[in-house]
Amino acid sequence: MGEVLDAKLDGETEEGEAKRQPTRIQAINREIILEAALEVFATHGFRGSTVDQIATRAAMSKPNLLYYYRRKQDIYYAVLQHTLDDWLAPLEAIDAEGDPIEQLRRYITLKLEMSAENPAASRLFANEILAGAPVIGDFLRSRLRTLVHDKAAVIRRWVGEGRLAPVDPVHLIFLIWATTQHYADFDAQIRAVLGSQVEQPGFYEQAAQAVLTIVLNGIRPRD
Amino acid sequence: MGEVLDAKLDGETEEGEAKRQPTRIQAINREIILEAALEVFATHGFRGSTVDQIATRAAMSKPNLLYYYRRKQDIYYAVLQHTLDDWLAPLEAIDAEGDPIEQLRRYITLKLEMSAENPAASRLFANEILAGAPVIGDFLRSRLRTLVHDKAAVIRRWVGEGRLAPVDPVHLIFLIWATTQHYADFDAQIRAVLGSQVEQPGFYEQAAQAVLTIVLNGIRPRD
DNA sequence: GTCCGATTTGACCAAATAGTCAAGATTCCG
DNA sequence: CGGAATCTTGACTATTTGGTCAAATCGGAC
Repeated sequence: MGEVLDAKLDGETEEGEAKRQPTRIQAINREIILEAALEVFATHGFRGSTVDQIATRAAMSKPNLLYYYRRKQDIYYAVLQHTLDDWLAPLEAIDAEGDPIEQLRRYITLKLEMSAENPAASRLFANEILAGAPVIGDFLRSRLRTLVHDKAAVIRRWVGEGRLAPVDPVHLIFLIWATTQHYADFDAQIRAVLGSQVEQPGFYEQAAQAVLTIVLNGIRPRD
Repeated sequence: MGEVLDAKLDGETEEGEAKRQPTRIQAINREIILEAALEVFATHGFRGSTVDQIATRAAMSKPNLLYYYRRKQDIYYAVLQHTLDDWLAPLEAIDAEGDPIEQLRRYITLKLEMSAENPAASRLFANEILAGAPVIGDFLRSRLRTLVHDKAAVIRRWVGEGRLAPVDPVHLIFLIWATTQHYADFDAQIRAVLGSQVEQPGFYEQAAQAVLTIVLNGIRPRD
């Protein structure tokens, strides 16, 4: 393992063999499988998950599931692929020409919303990275790395212009990742500590409020 | 300290059967096993780890390892047990009578030091919680919950006295957990983004500096 | 309806894995 | 040293798991 994902996934296009148009049933079942697999991989990681678990969750026999994705690895790649781009979008959206505090408020808010709406995706990455990022390692070292350095440069400029308190931009980005993904990744812990409170409407707004208050005050330039 | 996990672990004491004094070899080998198991469980989680992996890492045959811990579960319990108390100590050490900013600076610093010194322990918990905290769930719902609520009350008082900016204490605690554990749990990602920079002396001090700056400024009362 | 490719699955296999056991090796203590 | 208790391991078993296959069923274009 440890490849750029693109190559593997749509890997049947090669070799002159005309790729068949996917049928309606294929589209539906692949979607069902990816959804089930996301949930399973997000909870137990690649090695801790079984094809049977995924098949059961997808309400499908194991051979049928393997008809759509021939190997456990293929499912894993597909799920990661399916989720990766979305994950970067908010960071990409930071606009160097915008107002620093406003841009970062927006970034944090978007990340928190993603954690709330798709916690499984966050946990999927968390598991992959805990395992040492064997599959997305190359992706992290190339695309993510470039993106982070680009946006860090933007933030560094803002700091230089006195529009943000002096702070290391990369560590600021890490801090934002940490705080926003925490609500998805450590959901079980948060539920253990807060109980039913987590279910109450407005819980996520309250969390967002707290994170935004602390982080934005933390980087607002002091007079 | 007595914890929830006790019951399962040293379960042979009961039944009048006198527990033998552990021999020197036992003490050494159990230590070796726990160290190896921590590393393996921290990387792949309980389900993703194999007894063989642990045995290999402990430079020991599998049956020999199973002579010391009869089941995979037993090793897992023992490793968690071995690490749990340490993990709570810093939060417990927050002193209601101290200076708020100073107490929180100390708490953050201690947590960051623990992440740097024993990242595997942090990842072990991360894996356990991602899996839904099947083993330490009761612990989280009892001891951790109580402790968090106690310390949240302390922080709430500080806020009430105007010694901290108005912020939800529980979310502040979560934010501190998130940011401090991030450097251990997401080490692979951080290395991917920063490369060899992570190895340079002073990297952790720099991280600590950034986190402390942002968080402490974020909660310092505004005039 | 008919037919052909697409879909589904029961039965199966080989490898991996948790755990057992009895016999041999080592350590400890007098 | 000598013997008992402790420790170690090769060989083994039962179960789980990833993956295959051929045969049965289904769906849709004509």
